[in-house]
Amino acid sequence: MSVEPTDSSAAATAAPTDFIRDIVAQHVAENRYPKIVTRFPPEPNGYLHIGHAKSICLNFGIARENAGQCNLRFDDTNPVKEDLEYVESITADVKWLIAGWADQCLGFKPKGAIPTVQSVNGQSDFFLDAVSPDTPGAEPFFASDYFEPIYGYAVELIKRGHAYVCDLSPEETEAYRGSPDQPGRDSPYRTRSVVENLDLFGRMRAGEFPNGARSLRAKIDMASPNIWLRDPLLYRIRHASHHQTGDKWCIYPLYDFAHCLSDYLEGITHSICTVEFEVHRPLYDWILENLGLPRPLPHQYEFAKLVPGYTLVSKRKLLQLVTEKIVNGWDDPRMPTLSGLRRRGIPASALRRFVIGVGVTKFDSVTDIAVFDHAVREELNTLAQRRLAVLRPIKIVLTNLAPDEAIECAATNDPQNENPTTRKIVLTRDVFIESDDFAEVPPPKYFRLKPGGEVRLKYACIVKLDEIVKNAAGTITELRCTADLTTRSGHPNSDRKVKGTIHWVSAAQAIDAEVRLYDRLFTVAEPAAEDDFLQVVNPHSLDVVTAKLEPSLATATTDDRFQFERLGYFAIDPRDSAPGKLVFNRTISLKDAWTPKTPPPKK
RNA sequence: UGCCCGAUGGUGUAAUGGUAGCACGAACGACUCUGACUCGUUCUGUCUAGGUUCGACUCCUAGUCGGGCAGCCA
Repeated sequence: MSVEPTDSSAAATAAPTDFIRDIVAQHVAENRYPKIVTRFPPEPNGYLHIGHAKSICLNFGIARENAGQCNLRFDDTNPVKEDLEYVESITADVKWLIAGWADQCLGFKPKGAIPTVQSVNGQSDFFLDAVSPDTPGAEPFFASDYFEPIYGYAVELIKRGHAYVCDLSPEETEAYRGSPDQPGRDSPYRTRSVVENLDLFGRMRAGEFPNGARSLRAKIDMASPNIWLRDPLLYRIRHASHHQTGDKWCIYPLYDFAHCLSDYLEGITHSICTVEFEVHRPLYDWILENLGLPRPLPHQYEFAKLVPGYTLVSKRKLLQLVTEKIVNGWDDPRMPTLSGLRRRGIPASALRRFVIGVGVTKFDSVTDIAVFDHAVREELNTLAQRRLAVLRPIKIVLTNLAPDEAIECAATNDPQNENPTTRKIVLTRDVFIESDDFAEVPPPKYFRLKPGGEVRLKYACIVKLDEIVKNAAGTITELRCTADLTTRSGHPNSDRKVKGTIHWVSAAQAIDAEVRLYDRLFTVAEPAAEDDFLQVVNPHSLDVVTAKLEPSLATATTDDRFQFERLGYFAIDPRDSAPGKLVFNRTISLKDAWTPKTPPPKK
């Protein structure tokens, strides 16, 4: 069984529409670009989370719907915050999320390739084309690959009188910037000559000045109501080693300067980002428009980020959960990181179904986590093989079976399929059932096992509870029942109805496994709104039990997805499970529509 | 306070001047060898006030509320 089949789900294949796709569709209709090219541009300073999944699915989705391309590009312009560990995890997470869906759109570049000079309309121009990730040695794009051309563009801006070297300290720069309702003041260095700017900028690159001593700034308008147009910094001095370029550079471009140019160099047509960058868009356009570039310019479009309920989508806070050991690493199955969700057993297709389903707008919202749960269940319902497992066992003895008797039963693997397959399971005298499925004093409308009552053991037969056996301390040690073998599947009375059907495993054949039961990490829908989100961490987000499993589960692999019937969906923990020492994660429970009015009595 | 953006049921979204629809959720019911799935019924909405128009969720004006922006972060 494969976990990642080609996407057959309607929700995931139906072409979504939203305001950004509408714009793209119009551009396609106008033939504005030879090909639609988007990009996913993470900074390698943390792990990808469920919020990024929306951006990935939007960018790759637009590419695949338009026979276009989407480049994975690391926005690595700040060496002091970034790390190779993150470029590796991010690359793996992106590949996992789009596998079987948009791999054909993923743009990589040849190993070590940098933009090359080409001629466009007689004008010299830099460009770096993508290759398939399958190309030997192919790797993601890096903004750091463009440091040389970006430096060249800075020089060009200086020559055009649009940028200058400023000697103001960081503190002075801030003071000169003014405030939202107060215009800024011109830097005293604003009027330096082109010659002097060129000289100083060259010496910045040569390493003549310490960190913060000078910066390169765009010359725009210190009185602009948009803060980002008040002579924004383009380059800062940073004597720091970079994870990609080593010690080659001691000046690094800032996001605003590097991003639009990176987009241009890769031939991006639609640069899609979240709404906090909206106020930067005029600067994005200004830089590109003031360079006299020969090819069509990319444009930026913004959408609201995804914030699911009961989860945090802040790299900083997620990092805090990791460093303070609230969770066990970035890939803890309770984490909303892609690696955590993957480890928990969430199929990439379910994540896609979810993020595509919530749509794309500019409205800040919190998405009900039930929508996510529903997407996961819907996907897993068709993907998962059914198995029997008992999480919290209580023993029953079928008194009319001989101790060595073993009755073979056929259990359905995939009832969701048109032609389901079956496997053999064995009914023996001693059987484990779920302790929740027995009540000595049953609440109203309790369908399960109760004194004198009957219940069906799924795939086997109906049993009747005759006697409750307790030890001296009053604890129930076993339930003695009679099995009505004429009600076995395929036997004369198999269609006899009882109200309840429960799951079970043969005590003689059961294998033990550690099963980790997860609950939401936070107790409130909006943990980010709390003064201290650590105060609303759910103390019961993890519950570990030793479960009894049917023996076929002994050979489960990390790619398998199971539904333990009546309990939920489970998958092997890829990190901690080993043959002979199985560890399962509960990906998600089954929906529970019963919810008794009174809690079941403690046994 | 300056600029930018936004506002449709409990939640997320559609309707692009012409019947306010879909999904999640909730409630009830049917089915059931999974109290799941599936199916059926029901529930709840255009932020406010003006204006334009035969007609406004849609366009205009003002207001209210919410989000974003003053890192040499991205």
